Amino acid sequence: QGEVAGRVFTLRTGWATRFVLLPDGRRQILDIYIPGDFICYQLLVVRSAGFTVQTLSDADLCEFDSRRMLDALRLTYGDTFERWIEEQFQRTDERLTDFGRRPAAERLVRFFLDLEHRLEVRGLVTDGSFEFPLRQEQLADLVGMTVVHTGRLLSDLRNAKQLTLERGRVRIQDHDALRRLGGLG
Amino acid sequence: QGEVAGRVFTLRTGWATRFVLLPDGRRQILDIYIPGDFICYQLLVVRSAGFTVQTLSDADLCEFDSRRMLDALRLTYGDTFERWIEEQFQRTDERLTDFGRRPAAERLVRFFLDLEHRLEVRGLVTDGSFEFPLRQEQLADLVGMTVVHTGRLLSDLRNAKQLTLERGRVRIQDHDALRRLGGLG
DNA sequence: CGTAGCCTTGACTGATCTCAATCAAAGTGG
DNA sequence: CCACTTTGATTGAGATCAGTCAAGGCTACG
Repeated sequence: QGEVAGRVFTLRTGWATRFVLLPDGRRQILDIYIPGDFICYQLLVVRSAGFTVQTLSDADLCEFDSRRMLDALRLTYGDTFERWIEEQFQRTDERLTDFGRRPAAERLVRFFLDLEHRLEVRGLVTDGSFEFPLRQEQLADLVGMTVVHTGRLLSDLRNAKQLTLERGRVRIQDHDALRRLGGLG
Repeated sequence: QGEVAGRVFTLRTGWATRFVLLPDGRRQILDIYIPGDFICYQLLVVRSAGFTVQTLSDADLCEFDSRRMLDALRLTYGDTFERWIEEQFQRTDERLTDFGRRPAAERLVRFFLDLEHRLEVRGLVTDGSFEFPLRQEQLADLVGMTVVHTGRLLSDLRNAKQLTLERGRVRIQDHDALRRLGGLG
């Protein structure tokens, strides 16, 4: 919470977000961290931060010294580490593209598909659904739209029997349809 | 132009863009490089690219092997290098925030203010104006809106005597007004 | 002149935001 | 156990923002 520098974290359990708060109260969530994530690769290299990191509900962190961590990661993972960095960069580019060139509905759908994939890799998708501890307001700040509009799009998806979000769980019901909506294969 | 990997460039003269092309023809320009810029810090660390780099008109590049470059940069710049990386990350975050939470006009204005600042540091602002070799279409792809809308906003700025873009040159006439419009001091 | 590329303009449509009301669920204090 | 409040979700109506389509205009250039 708040400013951090020189240290670096891993999320053992729980979720977290990294966001910017504008003077007029608008907020943009830049990243969302899921259990097992490495928080803020930016901080591996950087001292100060113009953003805030906040955990959602209960979370359990492991803290490291960033320089030692960086060296350790390089040493143990080598190429894998570079591939991981690559993935971060790619995610960033894709995010910008989504925001700049895709309509809200598309963005929302792509977010959920991507999130499901990330969770699946970690074995956190059980029985076709996964935990999703964000409120609609946070979801809105994440995909760059209004709470109201976010809610409407969610209800569209629900009505179309493509995706549900209830009691903190998301269930993707129609992957094909969503992929089509999201402009994927 | 096209795919690159393992190599890395510096722009001696001329401008360049880094962009993604979507299957339906939409384009998002992710970065714009001005004379003196280091192209694609991403490529310092990454092998493959999901994007394209393209120079605008005439440009003059210096090519380096990325690993050797990385080591050399670390060695010669040390902390300065990290500060540079930090700036890149910050730019990325700000960009995303602009796209997610700021209306088109604000985005456009902020882009020009930021660009002027970058050019100023390199001594490329002469007599209160600077070269700007992008067509309106590219500008639109950069700030994430339609050519038409971009043109309209530019003409608004021109009518308000705040900024002009003529014959490949930008002149910021009213910094205070623009900063206000852009939500800066 | 004629053409091509780019910019400008107008009219219209659609997407998204704003404001405001209602509703449901969950906590709180008596 | 019951008001009462709080928080978050849903819905509707209207305004505003930004995109689409299409026409006209300006330059540069052959």
